Amino acid sequence: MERQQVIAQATANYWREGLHALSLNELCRRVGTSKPALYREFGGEDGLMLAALEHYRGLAVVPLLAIIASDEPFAVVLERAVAVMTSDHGTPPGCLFTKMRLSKGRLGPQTLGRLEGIEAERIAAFEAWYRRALERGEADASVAPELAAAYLDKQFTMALVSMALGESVEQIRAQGRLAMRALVAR
Amino acid sequence: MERQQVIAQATANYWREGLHALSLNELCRRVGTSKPALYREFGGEDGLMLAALEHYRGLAVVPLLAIIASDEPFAVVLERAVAVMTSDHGTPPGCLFTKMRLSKGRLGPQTLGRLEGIEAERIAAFEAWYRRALERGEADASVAPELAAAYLDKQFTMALVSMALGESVEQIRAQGRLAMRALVAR
DNA sequence: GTAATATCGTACCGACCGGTACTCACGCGT
DNA sequence: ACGCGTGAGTACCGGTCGGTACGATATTAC
Repeated sequence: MERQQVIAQATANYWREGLHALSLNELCRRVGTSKPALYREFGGEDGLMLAALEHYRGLAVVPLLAIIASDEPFAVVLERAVAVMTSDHGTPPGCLFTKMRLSKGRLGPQTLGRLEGIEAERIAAFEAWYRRALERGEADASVAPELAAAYLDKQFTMALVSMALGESVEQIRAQGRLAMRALVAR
Repeated sequence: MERQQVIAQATANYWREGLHALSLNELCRRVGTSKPALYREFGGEDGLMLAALEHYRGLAVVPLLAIIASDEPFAVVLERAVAVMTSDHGTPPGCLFTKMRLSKGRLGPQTLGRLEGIEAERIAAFEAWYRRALERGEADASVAPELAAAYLDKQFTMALVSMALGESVEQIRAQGRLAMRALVAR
């Protein structure tokens, strides 16, 4: 079993079942590797979760950041971001990153550190996006970019949590549109 | 150890630490009761969580519903609800109800059933509140009451999750106000 | 006083946890 | 053919889990 395959399998399992619903033993069983092999390769549960998080970042976080980086109008990109997050990509519903954020207390130090790095990266991207929208007059100038960034982060997170809880896509999108009302220029 | 004390202690512990951070063994240790006693009284983990949820409902959910039921202007009540949820009551930050909702998959059948009952009760209260606001012209008529109710529920939930994650109260309130912009009449 | 009964927690059950010592099969240099 | 280093997994470690059998103790009935 190759390292990349193990990471991909582990990521998919964590994503689908949740981080703490899966013991290391059970994960080894599913991935088809042995526990000592996993320890040699990743150094333990923390290392494996770190690898899974990094893998997930490439799968889901980076694409979102790419959408955010678009030069199209703010409202258009907003709508697209919501649509993409609530659409089915053949992956498990919800978001591994979000699951991790909601259980920070139980992550290993490496995973936690990387998680916070990715959070910062996300917030920074949201903030830059909002600043660009402000310059173009497409966003509400009475909302500070820092606040807008945190707000966007939170609303997207909520949408993904709702996806994981199995709510209706249309319901989630409608709520997303409501939440975004606060930010577009009027 | 009296039943009510055990319930109160269990509720506080679940609230503070999270439902699944605490094993039944550990909980017995902290509450100062024996495991067989707990089984005799509650029938197991599910029964105990059910009792804790019911207790919590009286502590936190019912008071929120009382605020919601006020006849004061929509925007005033809205602001008060956000303020109350983000203020310190000497209780642990966050919300046991919310914690349960985010880990429905790992609850026993009794707890799950009651949880969904309370969810429905909450949503119904939000919807009734919004309908009253609509009648008075204080809320945005372009938003269907069902949607508004689900949205309010979600935004309040998010605020409580943020509280549990230790974010700044001011930050959370500012974001709450942003979210509420979508609903007030303009 | 004593026997029957109700009550309560000790001490145990098998399963599984995260983590690792150690065996053993294999490939290579000689 | 053989000794040897290496890398991979079996099989174990102590501990904890959720759950309960059963013995010790308190209470009641007579």
